[in-house]
Amino acid sequence: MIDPRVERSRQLILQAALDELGEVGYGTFRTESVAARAGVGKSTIYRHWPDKLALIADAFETFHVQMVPSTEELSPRERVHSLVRHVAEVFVDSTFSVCIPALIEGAERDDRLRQFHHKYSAERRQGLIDVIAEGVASGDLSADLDPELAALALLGPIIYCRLMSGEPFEPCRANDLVEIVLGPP
Amino acid sequence: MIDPRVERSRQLILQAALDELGEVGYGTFRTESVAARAGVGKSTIYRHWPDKLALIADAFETFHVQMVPSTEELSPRERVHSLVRHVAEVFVDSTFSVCIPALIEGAERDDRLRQFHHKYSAERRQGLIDVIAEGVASGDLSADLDPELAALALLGPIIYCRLMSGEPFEPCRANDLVEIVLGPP
DNA sequence: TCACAGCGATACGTCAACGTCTCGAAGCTA
DNA sequence: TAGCTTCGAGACGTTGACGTATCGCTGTGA
Repeated sequence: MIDPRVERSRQLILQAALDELGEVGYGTFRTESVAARAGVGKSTIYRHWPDKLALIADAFETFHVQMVPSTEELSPRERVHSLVRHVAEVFVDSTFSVCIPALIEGAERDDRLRQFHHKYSAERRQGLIDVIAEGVASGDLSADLDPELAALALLGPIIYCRLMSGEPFEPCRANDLVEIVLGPP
Repeated sequence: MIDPRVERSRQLILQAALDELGEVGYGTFRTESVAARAGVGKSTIYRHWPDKLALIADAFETFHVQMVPSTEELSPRERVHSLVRHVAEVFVDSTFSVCIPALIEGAERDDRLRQFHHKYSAERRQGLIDVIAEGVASGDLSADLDPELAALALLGPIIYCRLMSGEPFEPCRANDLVEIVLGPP
């Protein structure tokens, strides 16, 4: 029915686009490099995407699916710790982490990427806010805690380290960070 | 002795370069736009800087001088609050704030900018770390506090909001944030 | 006042990336 | 196997920005 060649080259190209984004960023992203990485003709790329930007946006969207963290049956405090640690680990050296600067960069320049970026970062943040709010509601966490502010204080350092200090936030510090923000158990 | 025309055009160009960086970012920075903004011939720019990147780096360095916050005779907790609030205010809409994405972007792409960026963000962070460490040493702040981690938890949210959520961190929330991180007074 | 250094404007050559197009080869479905 | 689709390769025209060079004008300092 459907020619498998189409899907095959699509996947190769999307993966190569992510690699390119991670390696050279948004500003220096070249369609021809993507073609070379994918072992594909440039024309094949333009056969599937109208232009460079559509490919970049598509690559981010395709990748994003893999970013959903799962939390099991733990205490609120443990769930927070698990989430924060997971995010910190992702930021050490995943494909996603490597592309973050490119995404931020692209979001500053293009509306579609900006909407995508803000929407998904809000979604991920909300997951953490909800867990904290539940902990506050159940009395497991201090009633004084503003869940949104606490979530910022937990996620902020990870972003800060990645973008401002050059060194990723060490996942092993997640526990201490959670303790500072949520207060001692 | 020295022709005042040189210094005058230098200042005009540096200011225009910052404006350009803030408005279009690093990737789309055009020397010709800078010339137009400054009301200056493009040749005048190349008379003073060897290339585009030297101008960008120079603009950042020149600007940076204005970023030193002053802290007076306050309690450690008040000094932390004052510093955090100051940073948050700067990030709402200063020239500097507007240029942050361009700086991050540039740092990913160019070594000179990267060193500049990491060096100065480390310096600013260290100022906060020192204040917290003093507070811990003097017993005004909890002995359990890791000053470096606390500083990250205070600065991180400001960067996070600016780069991930699209909305700047509201300076009026600085107080609540300090309370979460340092613990209640 | 006068020689000159710095200036703005602008034309110019260069280059890199974009996106289009063509073509023969190879893979796919029926 | 036959006909059609997709493919890789790469030539091509176009655009946009870089950085250079030229030139007459004007402000500067002696």
